[in-house]
Amino acid sequence: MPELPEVNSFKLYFDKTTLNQKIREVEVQDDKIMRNINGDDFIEKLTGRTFVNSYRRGKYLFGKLDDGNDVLFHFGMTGDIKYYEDDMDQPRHERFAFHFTNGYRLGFDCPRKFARILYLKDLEKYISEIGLGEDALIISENSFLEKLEGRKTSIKGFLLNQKLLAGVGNLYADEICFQTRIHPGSSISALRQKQKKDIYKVMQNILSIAVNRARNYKEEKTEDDFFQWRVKGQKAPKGKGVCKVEKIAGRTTYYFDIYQRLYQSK
DNA sequence: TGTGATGTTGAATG
DNA sequence: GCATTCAACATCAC
Repeated sequence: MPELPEVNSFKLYFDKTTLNQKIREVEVQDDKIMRNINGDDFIEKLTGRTFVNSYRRGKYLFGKLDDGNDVLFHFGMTGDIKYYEDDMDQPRHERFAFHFTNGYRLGFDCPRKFARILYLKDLEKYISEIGLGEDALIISENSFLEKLEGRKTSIKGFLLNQKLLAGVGNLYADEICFQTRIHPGSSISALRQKQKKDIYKVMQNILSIAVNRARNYKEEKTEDDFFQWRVKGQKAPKGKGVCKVEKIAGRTTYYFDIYQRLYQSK
């Protein structure tokens, strides 16, 4: 489900509901999403602990425990968190839940189990091991341009690569290409410096608007102006082309032909 | 009923 | 070694 803005809203939600609350009990229904720890060990490590801080980088959310260890929450495609009290509010595909001493719980919901939970003794080491790029909202223009340097892949492929830039997913990548009027399949080496700067500016603008709305993804989908144009066959602004659907960089990609110009290197 | 979906990874390929 | 592509993961909705 979530890209950078949605994970950011998860962070706000996590901070509001979970920080500084003692975990009385941990319930694990399915530890399949736990990658470096099993359910029993997870229960043992987390029971009695308290999350004291959190850190988001791209689509990764880290919860800092009072014993210095971290828990990584990566939401995959369908991950979600819910704070609730009654059994009847339990999410349908809850995989684990923290029960706090105040009687409330934080449940981790994930139908498709693409989410990943890791228990980390050294957060910095983990980030460097997986080579996670700088957060797309924090990266400087210079650093962004540096990452583009010498790269031959498509602009969409670049935006989606979490090692180069963390946080942009399939939908926002399409939105950035749409707003810059650049065909997502354009090769980076064919873009002029001005266009590269434009991509940076538009990316930050889109992400900060989405973050400031501080909504969750479901609401955003119906109320947001973003992504509404992603409808196959729809006419482009000013009638300059039609919305096409194509696999680019391995993902289903929407774009307007003609309206979004394709830049190819010779 | 088959198909594809907001993400990542590891194997395969160039 | 590096860059890129693709299948696989599991479930649901259309």
